[in-house]
Parts: sequence; C-alpha cells; structure tokens
Amino acid sequence: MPPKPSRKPRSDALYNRRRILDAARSVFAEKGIEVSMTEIAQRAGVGIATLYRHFPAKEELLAETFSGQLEICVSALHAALDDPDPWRGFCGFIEKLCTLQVQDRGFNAVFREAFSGGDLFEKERIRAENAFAELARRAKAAGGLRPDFVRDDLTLVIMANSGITADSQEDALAAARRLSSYFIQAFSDAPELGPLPPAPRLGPHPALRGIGWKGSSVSVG
Amino acid sequence: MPPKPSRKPRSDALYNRRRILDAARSVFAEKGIEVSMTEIAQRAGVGIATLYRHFPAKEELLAETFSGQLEICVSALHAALDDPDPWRGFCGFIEKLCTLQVQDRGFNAVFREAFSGGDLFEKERIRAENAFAELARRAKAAGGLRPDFVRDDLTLVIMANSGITADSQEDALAAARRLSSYFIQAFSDAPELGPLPPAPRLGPHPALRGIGWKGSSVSVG
DNA sequence: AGAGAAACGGAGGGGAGACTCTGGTTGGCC
DNA sequence: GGCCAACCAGAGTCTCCCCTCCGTTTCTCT
Repeated sequence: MPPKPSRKPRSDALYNRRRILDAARSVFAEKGIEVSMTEIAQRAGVGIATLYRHFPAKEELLAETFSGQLEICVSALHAALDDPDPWRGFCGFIEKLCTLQVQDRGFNAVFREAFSGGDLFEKERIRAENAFAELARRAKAAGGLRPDFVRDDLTLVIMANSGITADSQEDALAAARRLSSYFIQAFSDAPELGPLPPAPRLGPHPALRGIGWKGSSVSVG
Repeated sequence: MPPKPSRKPRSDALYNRRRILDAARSVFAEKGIEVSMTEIAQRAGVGIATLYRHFPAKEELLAETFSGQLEICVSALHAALDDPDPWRGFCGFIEKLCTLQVQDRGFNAVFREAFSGGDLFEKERIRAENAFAELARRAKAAGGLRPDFVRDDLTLVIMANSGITADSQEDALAAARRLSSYFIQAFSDAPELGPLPPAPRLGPHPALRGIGWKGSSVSVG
C-alpha cells in the first residue's frame, strides 16, 4: 500500500497517545500485564474507545509500552561490552538485568515471554542474545567466566528471576540482588566465598495472592 | 457439630471422586492451575455438577489434589535429614525439590504461592521450613553449606525455580537440574568447579504463549 | 424387588474482560 | 469564521469461567 499522505495527526490525539502510554507503563509496572484495558483507560483519563483507536489490540499496547524498557536493556548490554574488564561487565549486566526485571512486573512478564518462545520482540531478542554471547566469549577468554557457561544460561537467569515477587519494591529488589549474586558466584570460574547482599524478606506475606479463584479460604459454605 | 453418623458414601461417589482427583492431578500438572473446572470434569468423565458436589470450590480441589505432592516433598526433606552427611542431604533435597516442582505445573504454582504468602498449606509450610532450617544448621556445622545461607534462601530457590518452563518435560527437567546445580555451587562454602549438567534447550519455542489475550500476532485487522 | 435417598448431569446465573457501535465534540485548513 | 473529517466517550456484544438449580438416574437397604 502506498504511503497515504494523510495529514499529520491532531494535537489532542498525540497528547492522548502519550497519556495512554504513560498510564500503561505505570499500571503494567505495578500490577503486571493482566490488568484490564478499562483500568488503563481510566488511569490515562481517556475513554476505552480512545485507547482502542490508538492501540487496536492489547498486544500492540504492550509492544509499544515496553520497547523503551527493552532499549534500556540493550544499552546496558552495550555498556557491558564497552567495559575494559569483560568479567566485570558481565557481572554488572546480570545485576542490571535482574534489577530491571524485578522492578517492573509488566516488563518482567513480557521479557520472560520473549525469551521463552514468544515472538513479540523476536528480532531484538536475537540481536541481544548475539551481543550477550560475544560478552560471554570475552569474559571466558579474559578469565572470570567459567568455560561451560552457555548462551541458554541467560534464559535460565531470566526465567529464574521472573519468579521473584514480593509485596514491596524493596523486598523484591533485595531478593533479585541476592539471586543475581548467587548466580554470579556460580558462574565464576574461580569462586571465592564473597559476601552476599543482605537476605531478602520474601515470605510469608499474607497479602499477596494472585491466582484468581473466587473463594479466599478453604471454608466450606 | 456432632459427628453425624451419615451412612457411608455410595460406591459410585467414591469412584467418581477418585476419577476427579486423577483427572485434576494430570490436567493441573500438564496445563497449570488455570484450567477450567469444565475441562477437569470432561477429563474425568463426569458432569460439572458432580465435580462441584465433591469439591465445592476450586481451591478445595487444588488443596486435595496437591496434598499428596506436598507429602512427597516433606518425606524428601526427612530423607535429607536422615542422611549421615548433612551437606549431601541438603544438596539432594534442593535437587529433588526443583525436580518435583518443574514436573508439575500445578504443583509449581500452588507450592510457589504457599511460599510467597498464600495460606493454603500454611501449617505444613511452617513445619517444613523449620525442618529445613535444621537441615541447613547441620549442613553448616558439618561443613559444606556457607554460613551466611539463610532460611529465606529456600524461598528464593522455590521462586526462581517456579520461573522455569519449557514446552517439553525433558527440557524443563534439564533446565531445573542445571539451575539447582548452579544454586548448590553458589551455596557451597568451598566451591570447586564441578561439572554442570547438560545445558537446557529453553528458547525460542514458538508454541508456548500463555498470557491470554485474543490476537495471536500483531496483524492489524 | 421396591422404596427412598443420595448422586448425577446439563442448562443457566453472575461477573469480568477484550473488543465494537453510535452519537456528540473539537481541532485543522480555507 | 466556517466546514468537515478526525476524534472522543460510554453503552453494548461476545466469550470465558466459577458456580448453582432442578429434573433424572442409580445405588443401597430391607
């Protein structure tokens, strides 16, 4: 189809689009990608039809919302590649990845999905995987990373980290830090007993839930 | 309420109850706890009302279905405590735990929920946590387990392992084995570069999905 | 074998969420 | 300033899922 020279979009449309994306980012980050489109529209202060005019399906809203986060991830990877010490860059990237992932429930889900078979960001994922493979190669050559580390271990880290949840940001962050620290020590080819970050408070937290059935306890009615 | 001396249940009722539990176990294991009650009833070969007669709420069906799995877990913990080498028992338990969890998607979700704040198996969870703390104490005292390992690190392992998925049982099992091996090496107080289990094939697997929106790709209709 | 209660099965109530249809409203170009 | 298309908003549809009501079947006890 030829590029229809449609007039440039109206200013209110651009304004609403921005508001929708901001609302979606914050709501997805806080509650995950299962929140309803209605809730996002309310948070953005627009009608549900306006939301669907800009993003005809939820998946497109997700893609648009998290492409920025993905860019942050990719630039963290490039920063790691620019580090003169590849092993230090590798460790920093693992930590940054875990941190980014745990601070945004929506990004966590989308990112995990992308690395476990989804096709949402397939092109970007493959580019990032290749860059990471290069980082791992250098870290093995320069020393620090164990030689039997493989590319799929990155997926393992992402999947494992995606399981981390807590009812407060601080707890989740502490858990992600501790997990990444354990991973890094396990990935090291000369493991010494380095100090771990403080232990996270993970459970029990009676206020979480999240499976979604009706009754809240086992009381038989 | 006094124990009403109701007559013993009918044979067909017991038969159906057994069929329902078998079907629930297999369907939950295969597809997770989000499957509909209708699907479980069909798999069991009973009507939906029969299912609800035996288990008035989905939560009760889950509890009944997975109490057996939990028992397996607890007995694995006791076996670990009976091992004359506490560190070996500890490592075996971590591996067994990861294996059990990844082989059953339903158990994975329920177990993860129990350890991250749910109250479904709260009593059993607390008992198991205390037993595990004793195992960890012995493993520290006898040598093997690093001294800064804490009880909540068990929750960390469970949460991390709950993130593992793959589209085949073998891949998931391989991933869980590799993850638990990494964990054990990170938990060791005298880490030596032991061999890892073979690397898992985790992604990309185009057939997974699991988020649950309508459109399957980004094609604008 | 026959009565009666327990169990069975499917239709449907109630709610939630993704997505559209129909008017009213407003910004951009002449 | 005026026209008109683009835009906005809420009510409505369609589907799915948890759970219940009621007529029918089947087991059990005598």
